[in-house]
Amino acid sequence: MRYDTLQVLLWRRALDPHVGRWSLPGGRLRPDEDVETSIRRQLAEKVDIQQLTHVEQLAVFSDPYRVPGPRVVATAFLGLVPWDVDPEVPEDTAWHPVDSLPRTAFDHEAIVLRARDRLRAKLSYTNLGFALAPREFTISALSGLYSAALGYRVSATNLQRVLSRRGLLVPTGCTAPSGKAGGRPAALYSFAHGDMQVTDPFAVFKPPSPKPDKRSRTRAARSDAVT
Amino acid sequence: MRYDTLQVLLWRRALDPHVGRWSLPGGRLRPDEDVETSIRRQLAEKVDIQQLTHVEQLAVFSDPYRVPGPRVVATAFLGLVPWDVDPEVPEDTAWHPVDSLPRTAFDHEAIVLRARDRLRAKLSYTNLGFALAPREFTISALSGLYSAALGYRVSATNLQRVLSRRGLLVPTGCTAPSGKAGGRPAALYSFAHGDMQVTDPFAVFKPPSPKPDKRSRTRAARSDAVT
DNA sequence: ACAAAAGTGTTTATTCTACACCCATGC
DNA sequence: GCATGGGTGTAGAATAAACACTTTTGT
Repeated sequence: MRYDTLQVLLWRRALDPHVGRWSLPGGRLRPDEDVETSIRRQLAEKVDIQQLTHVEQLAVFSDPYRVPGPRVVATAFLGLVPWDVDPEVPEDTAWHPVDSLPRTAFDHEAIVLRARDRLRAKLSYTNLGFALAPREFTISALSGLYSAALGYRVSATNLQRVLSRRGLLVPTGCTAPSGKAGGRPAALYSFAHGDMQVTDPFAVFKPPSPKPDKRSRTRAARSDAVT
Repeated sequence: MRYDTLQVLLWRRALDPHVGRWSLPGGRLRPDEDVETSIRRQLAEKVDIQQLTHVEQLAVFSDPYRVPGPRVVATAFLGLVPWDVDPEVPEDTAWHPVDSLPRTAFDHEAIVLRARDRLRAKLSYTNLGFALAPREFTISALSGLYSAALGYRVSATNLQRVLSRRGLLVPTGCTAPSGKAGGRPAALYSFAHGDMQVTDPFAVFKPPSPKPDKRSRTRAARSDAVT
């Protein structure tokens, strides 16, 4: 994901089924690793990405005819890197805007779109923004980031308030230099946590609030739930 | 799921790895079916459940040592039946409360707990209650159902209002007879839809609301997203 | 008439949006 | 000083929790 639009890293297939089309990085599961270990290994090997800030299971794609030949069951993942990192990627890979994908191999377009939708949903009720943001950022940069990811404008004013109220933003005390056109220098913030947490656990039917010990259970509940 | 507590259908293993322990129904994926077709077939074959009102992927469990011997990758599902159906189940299967499971085989307890948490979360921001409720029901019965599923009391008064405001409840016009102790007869309701829909799409950062055509995208977005 | 259960009205609290206004900087 | 962007104050809307009150039944 980079700049002003959600992007996905694809690589151009050199082998015969669907030569030349773009496909998601991945590969076979080894007998001694679980699926998450596997996808992290695949990414580290095939494309140079160590900066993964978030990885989560998306869904299993298992249509018998999703690839030519014997059926292959795929476990799809959503993996995120901060928008400001531009990892060295091999020759045959490139970032593509998820809203205008090139010709993809197999069912990979459907997978990408599922991942996009999952990301957009989670941005609204988790702190998942941390995975896309640099370590330090201005509110307006963050607003641009959310706007790009969600596909519609998110007001910096309200973003600040909502994320602050939820205790997700920590002011660093520093400020960014103002641009050449002037303007007040922007304060720099970081996200308070580096792992995903659910910030809006229950839309309705909240468990009885007085008890403070219930809160942890609540949090755990949706966090698992919405995997 | 039955009566006043969430229940899960387990069957007692007759074969050697973990003989006598309780395990989730399931089995091998055939080469000509996808995972959802497979789980529906397994359930139809092994235990007599045709009344599944909702089925969704939960997660892949793939730890190399989750079962003895060669590694088996499992795709876990959440499947729901209305609380008022009591399907004919074979001798070696039984319903167990999810909050006090018997000794389970392999990692099946973890799977059940994940499913429970997913269900609880989705009850709060989707219409998933339809999958647990009978075709017609009173508000207080529904309240009992939500209370049992969520594990804490849900007020019938507010449940009525929230679900009505969201357009999920349809009054049937009929009323249920009042109990022997008297009391006003309760009105009967049904759920408006028989498929899962997200009713509280975005917690924050709502897309610009005026445009009516955006709503469908919004809805689709989270519905996919939170699968 | 009275108890019991269902349903409605009303108040309050919380949370987000919208928009006006103030602040700090470069030119 | 003034344009430019950043930040805050405040009012309004929406939603839901809590609780009192009314309605409809059986005995």
